[in-house]
Amino acid sequence: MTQYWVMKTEPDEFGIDDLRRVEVESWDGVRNYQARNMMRDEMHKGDLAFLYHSACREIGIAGIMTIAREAYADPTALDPASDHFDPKSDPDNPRWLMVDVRYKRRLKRVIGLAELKRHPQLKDMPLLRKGNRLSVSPVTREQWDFILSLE
DNA sequence: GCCAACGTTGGC
DNA sequence: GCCAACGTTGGC
Repeated sequence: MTQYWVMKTEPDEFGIDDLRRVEVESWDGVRNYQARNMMRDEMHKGDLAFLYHSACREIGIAGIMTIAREAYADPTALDPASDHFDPKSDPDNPRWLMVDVRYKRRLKRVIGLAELKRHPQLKDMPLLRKGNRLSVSPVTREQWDFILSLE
């Protein structure tokens, strides 16, 4: 059964247009245990995910991608030259994981955060909770379909 | 740039 | 195991 997700990214670093160009990208740099556990335990190949642009001019859901590979060790955690280096990660027992995502399509327009917040149908989305910091969070089938209906 | 909200760390 | 201090995220 397909599951649905939303994954945050800062488009100044890597956004929907970058993903379109490379087609497949490893989603490295997740350094939050809750997000890691969801990727490790619940995310499966073939799942669908919204790509959400944060910390930018046009905040909101910008596109759709598919999970192309299930969770595996994130090498940037072991690379001292990486911004995401974690000195406490053990090469023999990697603490941080990543998945691969594949570009599916851009939305016809970016569905903005303010607009998403206006709809009571979406009020339970973890993404929209005040102070939410999860870079990966689940979306229900109903929420997924509703958001697409706004497009 | 500000600041609220949250996760993590570490002393006890 | 508690909790204060700190660092980070992310909207505004």
